[in-house]
Amino acid sequence: MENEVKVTNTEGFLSRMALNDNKAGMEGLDREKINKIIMESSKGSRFYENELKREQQVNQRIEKMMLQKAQITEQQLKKAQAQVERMAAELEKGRDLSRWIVHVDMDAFYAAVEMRDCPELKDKPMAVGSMSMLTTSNYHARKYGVRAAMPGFIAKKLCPNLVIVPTNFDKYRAVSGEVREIFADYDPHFQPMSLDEAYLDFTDHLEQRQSWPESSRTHNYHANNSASGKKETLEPKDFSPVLFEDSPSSSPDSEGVNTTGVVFGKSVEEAVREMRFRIEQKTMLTASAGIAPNTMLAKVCSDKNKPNGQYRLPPTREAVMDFVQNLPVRKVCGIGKVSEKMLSALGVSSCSDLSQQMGLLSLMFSETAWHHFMQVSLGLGSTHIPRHEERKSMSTERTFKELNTAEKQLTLCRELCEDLAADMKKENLKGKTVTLKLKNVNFEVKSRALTVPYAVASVDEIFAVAKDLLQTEIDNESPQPLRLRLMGVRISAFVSSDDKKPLQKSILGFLQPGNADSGSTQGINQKLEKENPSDHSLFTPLPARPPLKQNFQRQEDISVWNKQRGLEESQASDEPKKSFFQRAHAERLKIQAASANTQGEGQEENAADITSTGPPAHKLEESPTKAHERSSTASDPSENDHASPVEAHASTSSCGGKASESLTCPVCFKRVETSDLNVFNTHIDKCLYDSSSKPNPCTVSDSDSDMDSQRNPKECEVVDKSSGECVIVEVLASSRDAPRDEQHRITTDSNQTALLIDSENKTVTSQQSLSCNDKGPVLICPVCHLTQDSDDLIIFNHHVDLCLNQEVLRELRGRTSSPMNPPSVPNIKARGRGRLLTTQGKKAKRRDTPSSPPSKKAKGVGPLNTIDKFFR
DNA sequence: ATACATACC
DNA sequence: TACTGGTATGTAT
Repeated sequence: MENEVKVTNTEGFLSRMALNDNKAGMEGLDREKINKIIMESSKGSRFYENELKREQQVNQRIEKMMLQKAQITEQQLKKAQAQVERMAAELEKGRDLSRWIVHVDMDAFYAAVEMRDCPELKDKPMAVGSMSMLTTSNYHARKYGVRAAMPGFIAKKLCPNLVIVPTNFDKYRAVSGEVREIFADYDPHFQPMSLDEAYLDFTDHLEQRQSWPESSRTHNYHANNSASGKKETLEPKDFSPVLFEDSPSSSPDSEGVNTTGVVFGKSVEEAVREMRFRIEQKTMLTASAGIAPNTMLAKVCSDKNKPNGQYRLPPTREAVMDFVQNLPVRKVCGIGKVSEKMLSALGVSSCSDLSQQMGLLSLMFSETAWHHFMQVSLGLGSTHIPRHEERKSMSTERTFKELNTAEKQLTLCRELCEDLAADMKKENLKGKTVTLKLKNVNFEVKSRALTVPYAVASVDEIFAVAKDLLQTEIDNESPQPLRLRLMGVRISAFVSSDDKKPLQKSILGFLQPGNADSGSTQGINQKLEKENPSDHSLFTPLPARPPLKQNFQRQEDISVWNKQRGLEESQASDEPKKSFFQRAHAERLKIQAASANTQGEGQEENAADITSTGPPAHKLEESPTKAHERSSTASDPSENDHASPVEAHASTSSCGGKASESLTCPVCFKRVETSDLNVFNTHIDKCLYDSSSKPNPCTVSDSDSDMDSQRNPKECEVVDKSSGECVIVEVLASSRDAPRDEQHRITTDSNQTALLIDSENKTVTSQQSLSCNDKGPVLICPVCHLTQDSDDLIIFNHHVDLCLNQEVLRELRGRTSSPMNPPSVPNIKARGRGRLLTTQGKKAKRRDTPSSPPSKKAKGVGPLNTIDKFFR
């Protein structure tokens, strides 16, 4: 029975290792032979063993899926089928064929650039990358089965004459910039997907183009440069308008068209051809393009006539459906190796199979997955080019020869943090979640994450967290050492890209008088809400989470704080669920706490009782979350360096055009009847004037010193161009990196753990803040450290809030306007990236109400806008 | 929130 | 000798 699965391995090879001939330029290869070489090169390696393991995992998933399938009754299937059909009908109603979406893709980009710049490479099979990994290969090399993502040493076995050229990203970036300038002429809002690829919406351009004179559609030849002998040589006749359907103007040349000019027509195809022509003239590189009514189809189309070709799919339902029928599912963006295999096990390999099996698929796959399948089977996709979204994470990782001492690992970890911090700085980012990624010498990948209550950005801050995560892993493994081949550090959960005060938006949100949502910005509010759902409780007197998170530097602080406020059961339960962070520092914490907290724990319980018996009234009932702050997108430096950042500016008092009439003072909690921020600030100043507070002492101390830095051998390849052969040279990167290393050594041993120490001190103080004497509790503010006169907890909390907020309020006073972006449509991603998959374990809940669409869950993350429409 | 897997370039 | 690096997202827990 379980053998059924293995049938999917075509020739007995691991499907995940075998040649992927899905891409252009790989037709008619001797797959058998190529796979044999690949296998022979890999067999027995740790990499191979790991691939084997993963393959088996996938097979198990498939087996499970098959078991599930076997239990589906005829009736269930019928019912599912019916629902799928209803949904298809709904989706059909939303079909939009009115846009001209174009996907442009440079041909073998990196390789083409290198060939352009080194003519000797032109006739040779070559690839860009290293002996370890190739990023691109030229078409000549593809005939041997050499392709991107293949290690160079295997490629060499497939094609001993292969020339491997090291990557030169700066060059590719520069060329990419040139190409993007041309893209912008056709769609200023085009979306780059990588250096060599972009989606464009030609619709508007075409509308204008209809009234353009010939001169505007004429483009000159520059050099006789035809970058490569591809099939469409760019002769003037190839671009003659008469060759194309709706280009009426075969009219006499007018308006100064010089002899070497090429006139392009008014049709989409002509416009796209023109764009490609201009790209080639400007860069001596060719591009391919797909023209279709949506992004999903355009992407597939751009591959159809690659290289140096284009394909237009007519915007009719019939043409689309025909096109989709014969499309292998693997060609669709978002359906990768694993999905392909799983679908294949269900007898689905083309999109027509997809539509036929939709009922079954809806029972076997997750909602997200089968909705995507459904759309694909109907030829639906995103009909607009989504604005590039803000980045969600930033990371850096490195592969190296085995590292197996804690010292070296920690050193490397710090280096990664340095790199990451530098990158973060470039984009002015701060994030709350730090993730450490480890891959051992057996290629097993592990990730460990920790979210801290404040946003971090500096080397020391990031390293403080990453080091902890790493140390925990080292400790867990000991006495065995971790044997690593890769380490990476990632930051996510960004607070805001142009505003480093983590809770600025919450402050601003607070200042907005509560209620009245202007419809146009609802999505943004929802987004913020999702990002930081508890921010609106910021100034809520009691009980509440600590108001200003950046003033709490460790989770322990939060715990203590919550205990004081009698919340230990709900939020602060640090006992049952200790984080890595907490565990790792428990020891140190205990030592410090023991000396400072000799009275024992009784007081804390006591305090909790006090607070919980007398919950104070909330002065702020509804907490406005009107922080209309979305940072401008500085976006990915490499991919979007051209993108013009949107300036973030708007006034606190204007929200979607609506002006506020009054603001609530965060100090006295009274309404101030003004919408003038200056007036309001004056009021706050006055309120603050009386309150006593002093700066929070910040102890900086040193602990873990840096260890010996060590050089990782790096390899690089050098092409010996005179011989045309690739000479691989191993080079130690020591000379290049040495100075930087010295620097780093100096900086590391100073105060990398300042943050932790500081926060521990604060923790200790916090624990002191509720002490008892004979008369009852004495309240000490954990921020200003002053004993409070009153024993009224409401007043005490009020005071603490005040202390915590001083800094931000001071900051606020310096501002007359607050950051806020123009309302933007909260949009849906068109990208088909990693998603889908997974048979759904529990499918019972759906299907209850067959005709009504699965209510929420679509929540805007649906891959394609049509889904959004459907669930509206 | 965390861990892991899939996907894309 | 040698199998990447960066980002996003989906699923399970």
